[in-house]
Amino acid sequence: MSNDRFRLATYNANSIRIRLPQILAWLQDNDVDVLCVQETKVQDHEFPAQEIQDLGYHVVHRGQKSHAGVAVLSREEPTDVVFGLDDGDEPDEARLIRLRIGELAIVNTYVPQGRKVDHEMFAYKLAWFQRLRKLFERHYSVQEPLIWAGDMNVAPEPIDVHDPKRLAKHVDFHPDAREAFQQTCDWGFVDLFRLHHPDEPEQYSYYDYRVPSALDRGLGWRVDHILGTSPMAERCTDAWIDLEARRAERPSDHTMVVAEFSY
DNA sequence: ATGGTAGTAAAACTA
Repeated sequence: MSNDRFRLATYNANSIRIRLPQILAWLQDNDVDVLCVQETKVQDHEFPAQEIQDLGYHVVHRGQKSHAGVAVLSREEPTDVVFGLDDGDEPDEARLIRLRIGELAIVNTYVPQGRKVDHEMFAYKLAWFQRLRKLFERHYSVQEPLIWAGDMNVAPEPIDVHDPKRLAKHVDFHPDAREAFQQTCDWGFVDLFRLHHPDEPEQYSYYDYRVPSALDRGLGWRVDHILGTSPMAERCTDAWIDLEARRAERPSDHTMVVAEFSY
């Protein structure tokens, strides 16, 4: 972190193997120091690390067969790399990486989606946010530079979905999911995109593949977030959702979200 | 209210 400018991004790749070419191209075009990736969908021995390293990025990852999987790509070599929740319950290692880049602590999460509100995975999702808050309490301070980034599977506010009334029973916009996410944020996080775009509607990071022409019709969700403790919020000069990248060939259903900091 | 597509992985399962 020797530059004055530091860029961190988050991206749900929906298969790192399928999306690798455009991830590499995007990194070359966007001067990003750290990229947090979710839904890599590969086991560790199949992770395409070499191509990423050839581009000058270090990479740490933890995956499983078919589903979930997380990775962090960084120009500077990370330290203190830990996978998963560590409270004795299901560690969910393919959903959480935490590490340090110099003085900056980073936690990358792929929060459980929850399937349906009446499914046991929805209760698991709500509990996951509580467990995550405890992890922050245990390992970090609100006064230290800390970033929490990832696919949170929660659109926090009505402005973050295209149809708040119709979607209130969806697992990503249910009041209980929003409350659980908020409780974890309340530990000491600022939503860095909203910080810079307080009233801007229709800024979405996810468009359902199953909805025809969802992007053109504006039928999106803002569920991918970069949050920071106040030391990072103070350093954050801008944040944006890269909708241009969403127009790439074979796009993921999610889009890169970027935050920029001055040091 | 349901189903739509993409990806994994080789028939359903997840999102």
